[in-house]
Amino acid sequence: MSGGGCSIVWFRRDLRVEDNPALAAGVRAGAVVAVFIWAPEEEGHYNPGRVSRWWLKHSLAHLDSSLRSLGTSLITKRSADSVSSLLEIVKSTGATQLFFNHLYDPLSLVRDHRAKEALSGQGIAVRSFNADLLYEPWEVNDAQGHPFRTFADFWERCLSMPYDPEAPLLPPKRIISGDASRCPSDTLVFEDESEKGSNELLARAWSPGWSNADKALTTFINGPLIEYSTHCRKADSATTSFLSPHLHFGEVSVRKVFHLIRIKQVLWANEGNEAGQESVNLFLKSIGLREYSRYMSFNHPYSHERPLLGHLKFFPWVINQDYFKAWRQGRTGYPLVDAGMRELWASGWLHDRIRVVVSSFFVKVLQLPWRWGMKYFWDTLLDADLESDALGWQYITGTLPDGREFDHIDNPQFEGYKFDPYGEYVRRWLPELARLPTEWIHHPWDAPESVLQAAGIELGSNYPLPIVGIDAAKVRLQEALSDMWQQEAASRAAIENGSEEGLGESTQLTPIAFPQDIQMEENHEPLRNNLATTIRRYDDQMVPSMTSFLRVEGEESSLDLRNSAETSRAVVPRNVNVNLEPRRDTVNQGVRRTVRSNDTLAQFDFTVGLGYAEDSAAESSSSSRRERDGGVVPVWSPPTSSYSEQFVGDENGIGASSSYLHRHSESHQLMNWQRLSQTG
DNA sequence: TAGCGTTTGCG
DNA sequence: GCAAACGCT
Repeated sequence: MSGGGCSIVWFRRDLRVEDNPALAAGVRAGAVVAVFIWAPEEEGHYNPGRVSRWWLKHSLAHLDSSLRSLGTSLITKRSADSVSSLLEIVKSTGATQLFFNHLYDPLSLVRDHRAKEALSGQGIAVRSFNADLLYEPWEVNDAQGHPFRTFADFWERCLSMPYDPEAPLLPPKRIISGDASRCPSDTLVFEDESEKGSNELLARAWSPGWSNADKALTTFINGPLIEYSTHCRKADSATTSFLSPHLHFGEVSVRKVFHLIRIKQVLWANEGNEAGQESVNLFLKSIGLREYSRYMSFNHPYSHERPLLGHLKFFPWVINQDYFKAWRQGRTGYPLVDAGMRELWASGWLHDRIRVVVSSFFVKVLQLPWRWGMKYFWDTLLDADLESDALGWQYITGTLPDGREFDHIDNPQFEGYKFDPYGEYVRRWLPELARLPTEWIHHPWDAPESVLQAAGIELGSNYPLPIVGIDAAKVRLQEALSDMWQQEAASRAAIENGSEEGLGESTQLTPIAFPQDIQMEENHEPLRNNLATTIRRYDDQMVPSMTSFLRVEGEESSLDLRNSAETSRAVVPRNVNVNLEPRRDTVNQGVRRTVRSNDTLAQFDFTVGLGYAEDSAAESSSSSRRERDGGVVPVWSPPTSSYSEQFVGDENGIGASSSYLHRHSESHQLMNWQRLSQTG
């Protein structure tokens, strides 16, 4: 290639110097300018919440100091549009190449494709790499070359691929710095004054940064890993790996995790260590779920906002702000649920099991729209991750082909005794119940008056009565589900009659808006008043703002935009209807939204991805190295006119779970994005 | 110890 | 709601 010019290494969610293929390629090619572009408006609703921004701030500082010790530094840019920033950086540095690592969420797929087009158009050589997955989504297919639909099949295939995931790369020994003298960094501001107090607490529990991630990995593998299978069923999170936020920001590579785990696996297999082997398999499964979440996101780019099984769009969600508020504040009257929500609120963390408990409760007992819950998780979790969270919520609502079914309600009382048999978890997060004996800790409403009195509890006053009874919830859920199937059948019949009304207005589906009027600050006041005396140590906790993006729009920003010349919202690809624009979002975000309410529809054209799959199959026998150097960015292309019809197919889902299929076999057809691109 | 009911866990 | 694992006779 060209001599002279340096290369740009564009860091995103790969904030590490070890096993970073894009960085390695840059170093191999000569001088490097390392950049990070902060463009939160580009991400619409899903721009990072307070705790995520806190993490990012520290992770970037850590990366910068690593790069400095290697001979260069991290150029940071505040931007409203990543692609134009890249073009400016190219201009000011005279770079001739761009390297970056793949991401698989829909926004990134579109943006990265745009970046590739724009820079290639300027004569820049653009190459991209796999740094986030064991295998690229398009590498893992069934015998017919189609993507898998169930996790079990997908993961089985991953574990028996004919070639291993790439071995991790060592960090570069030295980096020759490109000339960035005409490309000064912007100071990025990730927290405002009001957030600092809350953020200080995070630093006591967490250490962002790639070398800390590496330490956390080593500690986990040499310690808690062996007990992972026995302890992972307890709410007390002492034996989880705590790697998820590190993994989200790419501070540690899954391939490294995988290789180190494999070493233990072989060791324990040789020793005949049963518990160890079981733990390894279980932990690998959680890595597999992370892979699967990207796989699903790639194959079904709308899964973060649309159920994969189409019938769910007919579910009559309960729109009740008071329920939503009670759930967020941990005041539902179910101790395990409430303890979980308080932990999340205070610490940005929640054990996986408890995530399942609180989200099932949200969807099945309260019957609130799942995307509200997902958005709240997004804003409050330290390891908020669009693909994983979308997968989790889809699992809970029974819209994954092999997920849970919707119609079974888990009783938080029994789950309480399963995950927290001695009530320690509840007592830690709900001090008002601390003196209640274990016998009653997960169902205080059954406790005799004398017991409650002795424990200082007055139900309905200092701890709520159950917000909804489980039996009532079961009845209501059955009604809602039969309503859903009725609507679905009616819609299908209408379609078969050739009446276009089927999915349209006649089913009077009303979009469910995000509760944009909800101000978390305002809402947490009552709770604060209640708890100020009892839980003093959390009383400076702010609920991360659910509406920060709205305030970016309008009034004073909670994100600091002072350094941004362009405070206007990012220009997003116009045709991409992933509801990037807050305004559109708030009107148009319902699960029950009609298809036709989307005027323009996006098409992800995966022909390049598919073509690549062929390439890689051909290459895999001869050379697996070439695959890593792939250079493929999944291609997004504007909608074709015939497209919307096909889109209806995807609305209807990717095919039913086996049991749903049984009961409602006529109602589902297999339709996925690969197919669409082939037929379209 | 085969055969049965019961419990557990589920991506 | 079902399959595997468990434990009882």
